[in-house]
Amino acid sequence: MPSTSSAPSAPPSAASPREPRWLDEEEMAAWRSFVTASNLLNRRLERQLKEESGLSHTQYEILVHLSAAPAGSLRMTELADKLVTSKSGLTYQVTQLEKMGLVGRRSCPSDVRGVFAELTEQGDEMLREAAPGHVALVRELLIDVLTREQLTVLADGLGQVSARLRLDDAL
Amino acid sequence: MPSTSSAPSAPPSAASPREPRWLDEEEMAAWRSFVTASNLLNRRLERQLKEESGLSHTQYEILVHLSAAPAGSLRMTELADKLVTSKSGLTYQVTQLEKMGLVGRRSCPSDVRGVFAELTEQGDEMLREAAPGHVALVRELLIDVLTREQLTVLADGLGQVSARLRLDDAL
DNA sequence: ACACCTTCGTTCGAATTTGAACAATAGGAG
DNA sequence: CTCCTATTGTTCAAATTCGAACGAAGGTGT
Repeated sequence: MPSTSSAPSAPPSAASPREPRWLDEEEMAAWRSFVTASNLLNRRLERQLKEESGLSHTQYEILVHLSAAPAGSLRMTELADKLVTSKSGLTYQVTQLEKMGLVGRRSCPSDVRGVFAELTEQGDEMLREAAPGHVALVRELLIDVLTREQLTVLADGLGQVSARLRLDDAL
Repeated sequence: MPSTSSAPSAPPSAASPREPRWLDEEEMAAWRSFVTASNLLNRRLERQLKEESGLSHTQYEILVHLSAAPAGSLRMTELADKLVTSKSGLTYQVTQLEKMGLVGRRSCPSDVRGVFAELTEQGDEMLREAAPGHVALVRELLIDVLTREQLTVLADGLGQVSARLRLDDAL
């Protein structure tokens, strides 16, 4: 019964390409709680955003990233990178947000192929309206559950993990 | 430009229901790296599992949970809980796995409504085949990137977070 | 036995996501 | 300038996801 867990029947022989180093109890606990927390958290945030603002978490994040960007606008590809989604997925969502009037498309002056997604006035308003509830929930479910020390470690550790993943992806 | 981040124009007034406590730089970093790491990680694992075993991450997790369960079988609802998915989502995936011959359905003796999903011999084999590569990647991308201390804190912290989320959900 | 409320798993339609294929361009080497 | 390759954003079909609605049982209190 292999899983991501420790070896239930790990042979005493040395590590081979076929028999990797399994996860010990603590490593397993870390991985499991990471996956679980992530899923549960997403579920909750999704529900709340949909209820209170009619936005999906993905859509909310698009608004956030645009809002944080220089002219409230970003190239599609760049935005897709920040969101960690597929380009096609972003195309779809930006179209949705465009229909809602929260985001607009503008062509790039220096590159005919390029497209800027930009936050509209309405989009900015929507974000301001949705943010308080969202932040409060993130705080309640994650931030405030942890001590400052745990938070620091988490930020550092997962920061490294993200950085590493970004690098690999760049290949 | 509110996001999940610190208040860009937070009024000096005391906290009001309309103006929540925004996230300070570190809290924001923690939250962002959590989301990013989660997305990137999922993406990677998804790709690898699909390539090496033809399984989605969800399907793999189903096999894992079944394998870890007492008779290699679990009630649908219980399994859905562990996976943190919707019941309908699970129904769909179990059907897929059934078509692949990796999982079977068995009705529950003590409850006519109940359905057990159980790992088949083939499913067990598939899991044994897929696990090494999966574990190796989880190790490479997450576990081995962190120090033992970071891992401990992460396991503890996210464990608490998960527990809290489980409780709320139970309401 | 009877109503009443909960739980179980599935079905349904709608929304979303993804990768591959594409057309149009950019950018660099020669 | 001219090939050649990489990039950009979109389109497409297929797969997956979810919530709501269901039919069918369980369980409880009276």
